[in-house]
Amino acid sequence: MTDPTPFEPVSTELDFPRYERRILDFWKSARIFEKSLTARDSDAPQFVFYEGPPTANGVPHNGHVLTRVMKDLFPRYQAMRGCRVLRKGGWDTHGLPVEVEVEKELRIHGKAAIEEYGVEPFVKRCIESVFRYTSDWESVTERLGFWVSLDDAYVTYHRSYVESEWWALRELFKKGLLYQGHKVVWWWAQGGTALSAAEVGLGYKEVADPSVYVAFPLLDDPETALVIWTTTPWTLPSNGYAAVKPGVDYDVVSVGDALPAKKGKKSQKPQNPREFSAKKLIVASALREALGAKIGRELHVLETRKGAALVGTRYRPPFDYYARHRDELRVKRRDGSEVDTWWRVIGEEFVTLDTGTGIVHIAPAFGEDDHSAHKSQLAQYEDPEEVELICAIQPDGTFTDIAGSYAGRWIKDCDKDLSNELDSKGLLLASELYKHEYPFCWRADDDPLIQMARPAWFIRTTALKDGAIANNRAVNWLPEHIKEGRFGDFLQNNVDWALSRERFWGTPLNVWVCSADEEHKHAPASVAEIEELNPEAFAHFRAAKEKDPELSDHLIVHKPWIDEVSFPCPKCQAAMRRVTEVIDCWFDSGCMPFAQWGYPHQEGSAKRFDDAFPADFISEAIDQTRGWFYSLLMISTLVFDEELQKKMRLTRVREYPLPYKTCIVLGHVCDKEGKKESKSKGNYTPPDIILDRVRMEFGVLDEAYGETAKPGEVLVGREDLEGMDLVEGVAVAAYRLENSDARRELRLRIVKKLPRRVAIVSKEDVEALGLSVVPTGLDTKPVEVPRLPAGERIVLEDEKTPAPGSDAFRWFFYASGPPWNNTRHSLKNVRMLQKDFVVKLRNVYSFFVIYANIDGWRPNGPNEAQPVADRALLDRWMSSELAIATRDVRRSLDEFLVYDAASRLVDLVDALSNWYVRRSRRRFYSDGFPQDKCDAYATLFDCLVTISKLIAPFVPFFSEEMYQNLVVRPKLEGARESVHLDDYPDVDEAAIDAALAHQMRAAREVVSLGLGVRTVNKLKVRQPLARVDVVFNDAELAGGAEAHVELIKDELNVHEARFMTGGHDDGAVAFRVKPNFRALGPRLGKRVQQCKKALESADGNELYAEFVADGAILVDLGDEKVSLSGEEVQVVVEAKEGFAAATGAVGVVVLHTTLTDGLVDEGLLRELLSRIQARRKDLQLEFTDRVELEIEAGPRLDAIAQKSVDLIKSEALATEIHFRTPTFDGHRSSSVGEEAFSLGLRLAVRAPA
RNA sequence: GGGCCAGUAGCUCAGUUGGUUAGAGCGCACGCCUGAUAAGCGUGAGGUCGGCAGUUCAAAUCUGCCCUGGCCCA
Repeated sequence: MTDPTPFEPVSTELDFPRYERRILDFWKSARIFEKSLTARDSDAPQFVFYEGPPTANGVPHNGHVLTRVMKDLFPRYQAMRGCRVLRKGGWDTHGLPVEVEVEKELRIHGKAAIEEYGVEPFVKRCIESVFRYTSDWESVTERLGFWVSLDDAYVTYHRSYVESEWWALRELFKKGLLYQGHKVVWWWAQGGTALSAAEVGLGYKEVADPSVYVAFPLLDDPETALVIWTTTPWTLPSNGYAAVKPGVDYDVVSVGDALPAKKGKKSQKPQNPREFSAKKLIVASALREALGAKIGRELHVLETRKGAALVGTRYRPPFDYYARHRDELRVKRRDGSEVDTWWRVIGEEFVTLDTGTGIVHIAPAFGEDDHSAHKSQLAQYEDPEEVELICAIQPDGTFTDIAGSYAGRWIKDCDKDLSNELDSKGLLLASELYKHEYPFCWRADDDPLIQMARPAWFIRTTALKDGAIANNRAVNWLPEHIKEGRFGDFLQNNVDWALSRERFWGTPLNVWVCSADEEHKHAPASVAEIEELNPEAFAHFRAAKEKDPELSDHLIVHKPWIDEVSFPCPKCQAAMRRVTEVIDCWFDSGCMPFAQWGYPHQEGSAKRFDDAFPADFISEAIDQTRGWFYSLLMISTLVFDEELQKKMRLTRVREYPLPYKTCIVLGHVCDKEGKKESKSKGNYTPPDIILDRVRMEFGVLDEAYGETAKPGEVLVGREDLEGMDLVEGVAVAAYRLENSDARRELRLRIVKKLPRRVAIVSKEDVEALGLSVVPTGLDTKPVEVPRLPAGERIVLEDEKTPAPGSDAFRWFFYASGPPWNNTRHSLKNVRMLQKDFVVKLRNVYSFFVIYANIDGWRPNGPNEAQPVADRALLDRWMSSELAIATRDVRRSLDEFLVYDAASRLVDLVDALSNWYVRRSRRRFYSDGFPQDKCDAYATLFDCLVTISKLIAPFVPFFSEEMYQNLVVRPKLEGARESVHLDDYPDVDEAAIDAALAHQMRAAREVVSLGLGVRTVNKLKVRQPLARVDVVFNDAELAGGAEAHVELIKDELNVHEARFMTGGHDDGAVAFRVKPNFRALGPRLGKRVQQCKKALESADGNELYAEFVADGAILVDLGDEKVSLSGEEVQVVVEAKEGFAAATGAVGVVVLHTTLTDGLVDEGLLRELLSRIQARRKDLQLEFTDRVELEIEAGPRLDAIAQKSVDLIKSEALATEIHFRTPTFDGHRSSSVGEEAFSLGLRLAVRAPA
């Protein structure tokens, strides 16, 4: 037995989340994703996608949705195109953010506190923390339809992953690319730890620091001194150089008399009483006057020199703790020359003339510029390692023993004494308090951070800079400007990668150092390798495991256990100890191309890696430029050089680029004002609002700004209301999240100033729902709301409008603009785009299903269509549009241009809905199966089936719904179990008819212009007119239009349509000749404007006549006559004023508006039919119900109706028409124009259900 | 402070190598249609193309400076 209807009816309710859940169930139970992984033969081409691992220690937000949606699109597309596509998931699990999160939980902070708490339990907590939100991630991932294998996801803390990294590091170690140096970090001295940039950003506050102007006397001329300015006197004992800007002028000045005290400042201290040891000072010319004012002296210029001329000058440092010991220290440069190691002037471009003196005190151990200046000096030396850094400060923030009386004292406490000492030596020129922003520890906000050089391990990335740049050049960056812009720039300015971190939860650096000789180092690449050197190396971990069997096996390669691992030095047999550091977690993620397979240690990993390297495509947000995009590219460049590729027997020596061919750089998701979504501001739309239900949770208030809520009312801020896409006065359901049964209906009211995520609720409603008020009141931050006690939170939900769902969310990101632009995200915007595409498509789909079911039409049934070439023009046009769109969408997706592809699909659906279906509707209304109807069904059906496949990568849910109903249900030939196992549509080249597309566009414009004429002249479309004349600019179009004459007549409701070009002149049109600037500009230059004026002032019709006669136009430019060829001018027709006509790009459309009696009669009949149909609708009749009619009208209308009984019967599905005074229930009296009439209508025969 | 990106209609965005009436969709107004009907169609109003200078016969488009927002880095 066959189904009663060919297709499942399409629900009229738009509840996408509900339908999508059904599809999710289907995918799950039928294991469609798993099948998609094995659907292609093993010799099919592979499309390689790398998952950039997210850190799962927070709930996913809209930015993550964007990334996942983009990552899903191309694998789906490529799989349908016939590729094998692996989709291995991954998790990023290490790093400072994880440790910070755990520190917060434990309410501890700093290295010492962690050690006190115990590294072992701390690390265990880190593991826990990392997967706390995994289920949130998994459910969002699934809900979005992001297909990725989470079961065998790679995890960066896993042993095999870590061992892969060790292997890579060992390769670098062997190549001499791993070395020890110093890195300047923001250092929290009290806590003994470095802070991440994000943490530093949290702790800025304004403070007043001592700022001092200090003289550095020249060694060879102590009467003359350089003047420097600093706000950190405590760094002066560690001074190494003085830096000038080579290109700017410096003045040598003599110090004159004290300046007179400024007027109006009575309490001014006597002008600088200090004695200066120097009589002459050196200062940047631009800052000389400012310096004079600061030190209160007249300064007379003696000479002026370029900064470059000062370079090399030696000076006496302000404190001689080091100079005392190392006065004679000199160092050899690579160019053979010798130079003083310290206390000389160097040239640096970073020196600015904004503040200070234009001469910068450089303490290489403190400050990043300082350190890099030092490094560029080192780079010139034969043996840079020989030079020991000057640093008078210990990691705990106190002076070292070398600093005499300051030894052991907290640096900031010494600022004053240091200044005094300088003053007494005559070196302090001025001092004052200086207000500026300075970072403090965000947890202990009395502790200032200091910039300090710490010992660190580096990767010598600069050695392979050229390789990295070559790799980058070969990458297909989207948008392109990243290549030479942000990323290329970063690579050009590449500095060595500071790899190590003095932390606990990370991949341990696999360098072991010999206890007998520091020069002996060893970098084992695996646990097994270490055990070969010492079978008992991991005894400590094994014992711990025995004690606690729950202990994760992966922790064998982690702190603190790994720090116990020792083995004999391969060179001298003394015991080796591991260095204490862990490594930057960006190194983790950058190793994923090979580490995800455990390469090269794991069995089978060689083939897997070889197969899937490099990636065809990756995509992450723009902030990954210096993160993952960099670490992936740099590590591959460093590790996989040609030699290693050969050694590891990769099947072919890779060409550029490595390790990804295309990278889509995503913009950020912003709120509707274009501001970045942030948790603390609360200006984000939680993904659930789009995916699941339109609801938000609020902290409960009882009163604010003197506003209280009446019972049945709830007060919220404007932004929250807009966030739910609601307007004031609407009722929402209010309930508690954990007790959603107890509900109240509350009306929304806006309180403008109310912050986000708090709501004012009346006493009665608070009681009824068992709520209590948040004690923090208006200070409740959005980010705190979910953490409030259950009773202090209320959910407001718009139950009437279902959420847009997953397809809509996905579509929003594909269709709202190119993915590299920032998107303005909101529920409203998502709904807008949904309506524009999926809902429109669904309407067409629904239209088709309704009629196919009425007629019992089946795609594989008996009512066969003709070949496309023989079908009606409209069908051929639509088939052509479909083929063109298929071609364009494929092309765009092949080039990773999502937005282009999405825009193309929008156009296609628009063409199908707003033109094909609109024009074809009547063809489906006819009885039986005339050939034309069969053709129409087949055309529409083909379009829908093809579209269901075209849209599969974009909106996988709705695509599946259509496919299941249109393809699977009727058991169409070639049907697969799921659209996602089917092939992406091929381009039907034969169907493409470019000329037809062009003509149809013109025809549509003609119609549009004609309707415009009707509107302007207040001529209803219902009123037939005698004729339309279309004067085309282009003769070819005029010829082509004949094919569309019926369409144009019908749309414009005219009896006749005439198409003509140029020569025609019935008085309604005029000609205008315009210069073709593109052609004339280069030839005439300036005179093109004169030419324009000449053509404007001439009579267009005469010019045209001249053009027709001579094929050219002679223009008088005053001094000269110029002949313009057909190429150089453009002739257009325009409507003359006073005619019912409109001008457009195709030409002019003229309507003949004279109404004859016959035309008026026709109009009346159409009017009557319209009223009858309106009655049918009022009575909510089915499309196929038959009715009985009663009509009573004045003589004219009566005559018309009598004459058209058959027409009325067929149009209105009437079985009988009674011309009598209506008697049926609900009959109406009305009038059309001047014709009064009464109408009765009742159901005669109910259509079969 | 430096680098990169963006700024076009009320909103979301197009706008080809500079070429002369700056486009689309949504929203709005008016109207149409009524057998896709909590749909569909048409017309219209709305823009000193962020600002100021410059190059050019011609600038939304090229150059410089500035303003606003975003990101990265100091």
